[in-house]
Amino acid sequence: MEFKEAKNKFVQTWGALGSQWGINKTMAQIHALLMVSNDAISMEDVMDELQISRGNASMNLRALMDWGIVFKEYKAGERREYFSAEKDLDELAVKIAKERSKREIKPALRVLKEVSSIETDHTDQTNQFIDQTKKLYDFVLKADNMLEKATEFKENWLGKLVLKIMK
Amino acid sequence: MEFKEAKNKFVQTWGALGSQWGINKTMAQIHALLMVSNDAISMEDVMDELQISRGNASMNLRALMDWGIVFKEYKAGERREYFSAEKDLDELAVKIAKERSKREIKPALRVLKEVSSIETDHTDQTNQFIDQTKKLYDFVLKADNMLEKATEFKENWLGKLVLKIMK
DNA sequence: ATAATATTTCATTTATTATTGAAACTTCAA
DNA sequence: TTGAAGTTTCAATAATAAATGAAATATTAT
Repeated sequence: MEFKEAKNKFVQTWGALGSQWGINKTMAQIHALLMVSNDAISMEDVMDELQISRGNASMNLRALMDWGIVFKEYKAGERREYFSAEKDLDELAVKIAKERSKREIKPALRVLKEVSSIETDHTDQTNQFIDQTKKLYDFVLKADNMLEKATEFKENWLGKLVLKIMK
Repeated sequence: MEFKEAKNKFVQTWGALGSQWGINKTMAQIHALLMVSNDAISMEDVMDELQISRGNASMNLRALMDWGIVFKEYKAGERREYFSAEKDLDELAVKIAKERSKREIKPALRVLKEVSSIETDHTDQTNQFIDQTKKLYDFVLKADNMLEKATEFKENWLGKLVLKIMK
């Protein structure tokens, strides 16, 4: 397998993975493309490599920038805009986690809190409902906090120790 | 807000969350419904509560059982099948993590390994590609392992300590 | 065996989501 | 200020994914 084939395979795979995780396919593919590119590339390049329309490229590049994992770059003397990706994987993971937390988990938490706070009418089904949604609230909150804490955690000695033990 | 409204809100929210995470909406809704039900409910009940067709209910219940987070129950003297959900949230998280790992992460890892192993032709772009995909492989592998280790981790003293420190 | 009840399957339909492409907009140089 | 080069927007269309429903299959009681 040579470079071009490998690159294509990588872009396809990363795209498929993205679409399974709530990020759309093209967005993930563009990101993949940028991740393995030496230097910033233009919208034209993206359209060309992925065989997609101008509008599609524009919208998904914008979305990636909104997520904070792709950046615009300006080249001196060039009108055209270039794009590059966050390549530090820890940084990338943190940004994705934060964004998903904000967009999905936080709103869900609000609902969980709300529905678990209804007045009980002392029937079994209501009690069970309140109990289970409270547990869910606690669980999701904890999971969400862990994601947030992941950065600091990775930098302290205890974290390093634990990671080592966990292999 | 009374029970019925709260329950509906919960089911809708959980369903929306599911669909953002690669689990289809109905599947997540059925799971939500079962999670807050006192005891096992029949397919008929599910169809009725969620206003969905028999086929849809059947297929998604099957999918939930394949994931190992919903179980069939038989009631003495009844021909009809009843269903109940895994309610222990730690257990649920582990099962979901394992399933997603198997279905999505492991295949992606295989591809990452493959494409990062191409022969270099000593050009910058190829070197950069190999370097970045290798890093990705390591990173994804580590993340995948952490998920796998989560269970054992939660049960040992060090894990408990760390969790406590992390609040 | 037969009929009654329950479940599964899958071709078709419906709903959802992503993509296109052309017009509108922006920016800058001449 | 005009126009060339580049980007964004969004209504229309295409592609994808999910849901339906009826026929086929399975299960059990009589």
